[in-house]
Amino acid sequence: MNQIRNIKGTHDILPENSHKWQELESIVKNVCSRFGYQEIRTPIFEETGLFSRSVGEETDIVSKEMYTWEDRDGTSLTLRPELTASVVRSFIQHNLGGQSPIQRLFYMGPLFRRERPQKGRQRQFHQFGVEAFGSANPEQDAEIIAIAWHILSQCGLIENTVLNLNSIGSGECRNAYRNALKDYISPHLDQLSETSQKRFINNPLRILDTKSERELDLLKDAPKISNYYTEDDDTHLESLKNFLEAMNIPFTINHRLVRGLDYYTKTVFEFNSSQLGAQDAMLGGGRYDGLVEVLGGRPTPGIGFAAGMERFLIAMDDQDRGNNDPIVDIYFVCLDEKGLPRTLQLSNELRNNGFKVIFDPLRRSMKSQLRDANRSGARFALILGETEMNDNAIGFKDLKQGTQKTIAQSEVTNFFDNLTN
RNA sequence: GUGGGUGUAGCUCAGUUGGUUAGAGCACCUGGUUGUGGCCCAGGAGGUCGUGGGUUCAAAUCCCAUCACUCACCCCA
Repeated sequence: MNQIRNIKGTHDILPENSHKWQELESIVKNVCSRFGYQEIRTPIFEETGLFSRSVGEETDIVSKEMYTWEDRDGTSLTLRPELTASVVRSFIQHNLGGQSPIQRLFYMGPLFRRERPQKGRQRQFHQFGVEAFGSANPEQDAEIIAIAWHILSQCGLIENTVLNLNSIGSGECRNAYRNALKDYISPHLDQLSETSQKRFINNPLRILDTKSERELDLLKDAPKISNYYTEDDDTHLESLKNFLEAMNIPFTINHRLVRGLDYYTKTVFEFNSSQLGAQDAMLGGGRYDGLVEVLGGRPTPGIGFAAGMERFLIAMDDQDRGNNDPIVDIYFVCLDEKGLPRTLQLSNELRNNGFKVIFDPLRRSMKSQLRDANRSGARFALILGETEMNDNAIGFKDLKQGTQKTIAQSEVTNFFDNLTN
């Protein structure tokens, strides 16, 4: 019989790593709450149409990476490949915009894309992110980027990270620019790669994203998006730059930063890390002023970002943030079957007082239990054997100092309470 | 979907031009100590050598296929 293994591109998060996840999660929650953002949790699967309509039919995500199946009643369902769409759906469905003109939300959870796994890329992966609905002003963009900045800095990742910033303009600007770009490219179309030729039809801006030397060379003299900004686009970006400077958040303007989802407008940004290999985008986001409307809500501007938690953890891995929290405080050594009721009872008393207490459910020898106690990292051991039971006493051992004494069973919890004060 | 690299004990890895019963370190278990951990010493358990086929008197070793992992392309977090 074959061993059943985890599915390709998924990972078990084992105890030796789960504390790192918890730490990252708590940083995210902390920073978000300091900005007044509240958590939203949405289902892990949705109707397929939600993603094809918001992310874009022609994007890689929708066209070839989604886990999609037909439910028994015939509706097409999809494991969420990203979270903004779900959050927007929920925002509309529960009329959050009606409750207050600004909604500040954050989320974390698993996402699914059927790609070939590599470093920093999995089929089930985890993101955290934030979304702010209601403001079209650049100070909202600045706040979102500031949240990202704070989290990165709490994670100790600022030094190896750069913020790439761009505006892809709003509707009219992008139409004009798209046409100009197509006019520029079309005489050279046959020199482009197959994918770029496809993009020429579907999403010409994405061609700017190319890494091919030859195509980059070809694009050297291509029209620049910045020349097509409306006045509004222009002042929006300039204000944002000012705000970032005011907060001492360094950035690089990168007019080739386009991003692969269709719903973005104006501001787009990406934090890239030098610690990650090929998949170096730790966090990416942008403004999506048209998305709520596309999904059937009242026109509402929005902006947000999503960050890859696995990528954060890879980048954080080479820093030594000691996990000082002991797993166990007290190891309860019970030497006699008759002592088990007392063991369970006293252990619970200690737990009620906040101590982490374990005992040996294998009824092993004292030697084994103490060895296990040592390994567990417990600072103290309590020893209950026949002699102790006869005296209503218990052995107390300081495993670090190697000292031992006998105390009354009735005094155990008091004894430990005094010890920690 | 395409290409490269790697598969030997729970983990990290040795393994000679193909040659007897496949090894080490760490981890684990037992004992040295009738009820005392760590350090030390002695012993023990643990392997379809990824899988299937082929070549050969003989395969962990050579050949083919396949699977898994991994890195990269692509794309993205």
